[in-house]
Amino acid sequence: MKAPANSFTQNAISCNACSLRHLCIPNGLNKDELEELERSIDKTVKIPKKHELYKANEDINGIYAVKSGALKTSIINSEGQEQILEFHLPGDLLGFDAFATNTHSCDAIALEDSLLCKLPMEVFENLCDKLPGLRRVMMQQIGKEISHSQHLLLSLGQLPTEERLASYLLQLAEHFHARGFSKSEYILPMSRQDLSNYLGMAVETLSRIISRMSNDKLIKIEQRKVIITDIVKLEKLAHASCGSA
Amino acid sequence: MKAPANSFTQNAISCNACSLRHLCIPNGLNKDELEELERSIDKTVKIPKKHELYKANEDINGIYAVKSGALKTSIINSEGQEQILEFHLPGDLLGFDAFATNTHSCDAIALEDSLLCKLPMEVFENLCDKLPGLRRVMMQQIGKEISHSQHLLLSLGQLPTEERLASYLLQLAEHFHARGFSKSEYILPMSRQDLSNYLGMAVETLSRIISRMSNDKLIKIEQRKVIITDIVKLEKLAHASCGSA
DNA sequence: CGGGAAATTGATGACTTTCAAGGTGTGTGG
DNA sequence: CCACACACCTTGAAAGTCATCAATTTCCCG
Repeated sequence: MKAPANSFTQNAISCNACSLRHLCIPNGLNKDELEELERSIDKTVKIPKKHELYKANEDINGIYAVKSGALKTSIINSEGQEQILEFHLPGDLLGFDAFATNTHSCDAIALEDSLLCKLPMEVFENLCDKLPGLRRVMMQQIGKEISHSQHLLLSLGQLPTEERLASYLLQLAEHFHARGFSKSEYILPMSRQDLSNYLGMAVETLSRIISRMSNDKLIKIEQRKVIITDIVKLEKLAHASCGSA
Repeated sequence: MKAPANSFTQNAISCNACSLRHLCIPNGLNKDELEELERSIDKTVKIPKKHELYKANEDINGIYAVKSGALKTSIINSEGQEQILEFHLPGDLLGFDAFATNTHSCDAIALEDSLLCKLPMEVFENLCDKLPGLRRVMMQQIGKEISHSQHLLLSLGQLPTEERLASYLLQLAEHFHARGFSKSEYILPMSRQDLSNYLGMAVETLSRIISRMSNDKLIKIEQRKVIITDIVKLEKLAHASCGSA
């Protein structure tokens, strides 16, 4: 059996050689700190599509960095209704929802076969005492997640569906651009179902908005491949809630 | 000019004598820690109605505990649209949104004349190094806020307006009950405008839902006074998204 | 007591969901 | 390699929810 072309079976490489180095924990660390970190990381965590990395109410096991693939974190209420909180793409960190309580507050599930690095909790705590850089990374990460929730709340609470999608498509474009990819073309990491859930609308509504944007030549879309063809109009759409001007 | 009857002009008392002691920072501290804390607290912060305690992008100044009154935290986008993130009532802590970055991520505004205790940032940081109890309080608080956002996201993203209100009214009832008040009767700390914003709906929609609940005898409401008259039905409403049973 | 803000109510229409059907793509087993 | 089954996505029609506009009414503050 030959290895598939994707990275699900790729071998572990050093943090230094990792293309996600500057997005990941190492970015906040100096050379010595990095060496110490590297000795403690498990680089072989594999989560197949639809499987869970952790569940709500589980004790925290460690924190994770996404190397390839994609995951979602979500909460589910007593009626079984799900709300996706965040999508986690390569270079993103994961697991900080348990940071304050040592217990996860949401589920983390792989959207596709995913490969992660794991920093076990005991190690993380020890290293935190020793490495100021790591504490800083941790703080930044918590800050990012808080800020992310706040923006999503504004989006769900105040924006009509079309604007919610427009602004999220732009956000994703920025995300990929910041990682060295095209700023106008990317592959959606999630299904329509998951995207519509995240944006608080029905799948059909999402599908219709996509079709309309496509007709209006703001974007081209084939399956999960998105091309932003008129970023100016898309931005206008993303911000246009009040009058004419 | 004689002093008004409300607590806006009340004098500072010791943490030990404070009726909110067990909800506040002291709850996580032992006797020595508490003494140390008490020496550092400014108990005289007054914020008049509609005035701000802090604004987004300001450096953090300290953390606060609400003694009387009520505040809201909210973010505002480039179009001037506001989303209220949380209401802060007596016994609640405030200011942790800046914890990770040292910069506030939202505005905090008084809904009525409010009285707060302030723990200045330098002191807080010093004390954190010395007092494990304080670190614990801080962590709990961050965990609470994360969890709060997550539940609000689920509410805004997945629930119809009526269920959003029903579950928030119950949440408030629990809140007050946990603080020694009636579990079925309380005063709403915010205007209809603010409540509707928080719940992601139009004021008129909120008003109609309130009227309907009132007609259906789930609640009685006069101005801001809420009496839950049929908690069973209200709970059913709060959770009823799927079928019959 | 008067003016203005806040809250309620009604009528209307836009937006969104739901239900249903059909199409497209993917993966598995023959 | 093809075919079939299934999941995913799109589209249409109809119904329902919710927002907006407008008009009162009520409450609150000076």
